[in-house]
Amino acid sequence: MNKHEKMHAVLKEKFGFDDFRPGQAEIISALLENKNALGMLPTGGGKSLIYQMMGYLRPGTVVIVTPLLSLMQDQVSRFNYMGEKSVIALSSLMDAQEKYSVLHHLNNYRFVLISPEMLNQEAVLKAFANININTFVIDEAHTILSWGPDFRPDYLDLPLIHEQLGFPPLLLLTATATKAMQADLMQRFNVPMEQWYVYAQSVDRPNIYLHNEVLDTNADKDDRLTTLVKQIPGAGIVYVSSRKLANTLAEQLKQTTGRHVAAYHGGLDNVARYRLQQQFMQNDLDVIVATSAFGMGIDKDDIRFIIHYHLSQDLASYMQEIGRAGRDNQAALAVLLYVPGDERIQYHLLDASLPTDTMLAQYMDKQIDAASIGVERARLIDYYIAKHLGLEQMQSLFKERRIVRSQALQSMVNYARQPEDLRNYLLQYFDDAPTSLDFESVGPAAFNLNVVGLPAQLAAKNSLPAQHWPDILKQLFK
DNA sequence: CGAGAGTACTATAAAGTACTCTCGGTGCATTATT
Repeated sequence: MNKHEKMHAVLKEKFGFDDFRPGQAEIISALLENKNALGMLPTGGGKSLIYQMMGYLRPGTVVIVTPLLSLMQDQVSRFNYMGEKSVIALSSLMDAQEKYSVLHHLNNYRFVLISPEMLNQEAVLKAFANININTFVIDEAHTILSWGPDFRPDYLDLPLIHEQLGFPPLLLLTATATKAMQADLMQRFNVPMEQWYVYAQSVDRPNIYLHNEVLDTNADKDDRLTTLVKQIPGAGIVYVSSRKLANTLAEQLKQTTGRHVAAYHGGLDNVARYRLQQQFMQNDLDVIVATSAFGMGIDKDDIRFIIHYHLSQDLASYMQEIGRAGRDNQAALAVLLYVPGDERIQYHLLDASLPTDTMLAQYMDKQIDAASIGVERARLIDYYIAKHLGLEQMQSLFKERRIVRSQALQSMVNYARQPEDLRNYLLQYFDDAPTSLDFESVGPAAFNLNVVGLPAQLAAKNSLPAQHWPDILKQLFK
């Protein structure tokens, strides 16, 4: 049996599929040729099947680095559902004894899920260095760039960890990365460029209609939001940048629209978060008003609309967030509501997450303690101290980071001010091939109103040519 | 930076003004206490 016959046999036997989805076979094939791979596939594009397949195509343990404990749990459940028992999530939820036992029998597992923080512990890393690693997978690999420098620094150590594990075959997976981000990711790993295989699908999601609106005041924005949530049927997410506002808006929308609305943010305990996700999945909730905490791992394919009440921190995040809509390939809406000045909250958040020069100097001089500069900031500084960075190096590092993030935010603001041609703007930002394919040009059938589930009073206009869509939406938005 | 809540002031009293204060995202892991 040659390589491709074997791949198809495993696909059929373990997953029950006859054909691969775009990119899957190419990436698996490259990994089997001992290349390292970067796979950029849209959310729901079947990324996890790639590393699942690898577990059955060659010996050794597939190690999957995952950013969230909840994602690990989901994966374990999914593995168990398909009858795979040789899988474990190694996390802080495990007690010390159990952890010890797992680390001493790592070879027994076909799949191990782990966070970068856990993997970066000395004893843990040693245990992994002693086993045969089938593939070293980094899921949501863009987090190396977005979270590494100022939020979860252990992400920055993944290239070093990869080296300490003896350069096992590497697989980076993400749904959203510009060309520059892809290059940045690959260059961080100590691997010759010719050993990389890149499969990057377009970030374009033609079934998601993009619409931006600039409003004068917050009151106008509230009105708009209410109208939209009232009128667009189906499940949706409203993104905001503050927990408090998420609570307030959820309450308001519940009363003004009569729909089932709830708030979701990092301030909720795990039980509440889990419950909300389940209710949303089962359509017991229509709309979630959320901060950026909501999204990763939300595996609901019929989300019809994403409304941004605030800006995302950059366009990559924005793409991630709107990309959660319309995974069933039915038409969906992404609406960005912008009041000039909205960016200030994002500027503040990025500013507040990084230590100032004085803070840095005083903390390193031990003139102030962790509590007075904030424990999060202190941990970040401690990380860089452990890497033997001096004061000035850190100051310039954070300065650079401020600049990079400000520029990324500025692109988000520029986008928010665009009245039209949004798709091409985004695609150009991602260095994607510009396309004429748009909501308007896909043809009416794809966006049949009944399929979209838009309001009944518009259903009569079902037969309108699709070019009239913007007008219809304008009316809807009045 | 600025929105929104809270407070003080004015002085027929009430409601308006001006001021101060507080708060604003994403999560891993771990430790020492009630």
